[in-house]
Amino acid sequence: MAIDPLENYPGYSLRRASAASMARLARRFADLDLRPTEASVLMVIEANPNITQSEIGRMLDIASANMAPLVSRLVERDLLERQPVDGRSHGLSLTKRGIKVTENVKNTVAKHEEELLARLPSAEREAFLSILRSLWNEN
Amino acid sequence: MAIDPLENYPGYSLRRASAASMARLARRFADLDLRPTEASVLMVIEANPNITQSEIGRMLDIASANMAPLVSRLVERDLLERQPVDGRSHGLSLTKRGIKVTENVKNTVAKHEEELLARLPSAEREAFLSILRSLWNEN
DNA sequence: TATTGTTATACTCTATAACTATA
DNA sequence: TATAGTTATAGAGTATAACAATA
Repeated sequence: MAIDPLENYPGYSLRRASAASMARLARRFADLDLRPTEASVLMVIEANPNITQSEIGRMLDIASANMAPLVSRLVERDLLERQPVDGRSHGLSLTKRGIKVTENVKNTVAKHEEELLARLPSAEREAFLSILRSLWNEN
Repeated sequence: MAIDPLENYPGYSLRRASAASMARLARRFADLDLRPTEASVLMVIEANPNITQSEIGRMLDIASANMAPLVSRLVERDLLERQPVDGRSHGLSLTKRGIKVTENVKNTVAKHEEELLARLPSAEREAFLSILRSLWNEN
């Protein structure tokens, strides 16, 4: 058998674990015709009614140039609506359809995360999570 | 401040941690004019001279359709060469230039992984790594 | 001047389908 | 029949540059 020179690198393991997890999540969201990024935006808006595009972008680390078409698609699908807050910003909130869809999104995410948590030995769960979070914010 | 409804989800933390790590690695590889995926292929070939494209693909989880142009670019850049092993497969090995570049790749990866390891509390390091590895292989 | 939002564009990685040639 | 490799194509996420309107 061939040698995998990468399997002991934490960075590589991180990438593969993330890719595997995201692939499973994308499969789950396919039923809702949503991509993981769109689903995450819906959840943020539900938790923060009237939040603006740029605030969401900062929170989720999505560039404003990429937020524009993403939000437009969700508005076109009648999941979101825009309300002007000042001359240049719009507050985003869920439509009735958006509220229903976001309920499904949350259930889907909950199932996904449960499955993931079940794979973490309970003794190391908290340590694992806090390490992951500490790996976000470094440049 | 706005509420981030995702920050306590392990799957989301995994994604953000991986994205942050990959962004830093890509920045490091830019000097070598290589992308992370190309660099990983070079390392696999160095560890397994004469390995075939399909074996690399299975190891790194890269579809054969995507291996083709990736390997072709590396051959064109005189980093790899192909030697026929049978009528349909080619064994891949590093050229002289490829050997030199791969030395740089390994140094770059080593720096990157050191930086990452430094962020892991040494007591939890092993547990963290084994959890990540266990998250690869599930469907 | 800085910020919000937008358009256009390109790159990286991934995914699928269809095909040739070989085992 | 199954496998190796290729081509074409599309989707998803990300990145930069340039711009208009507003604060």
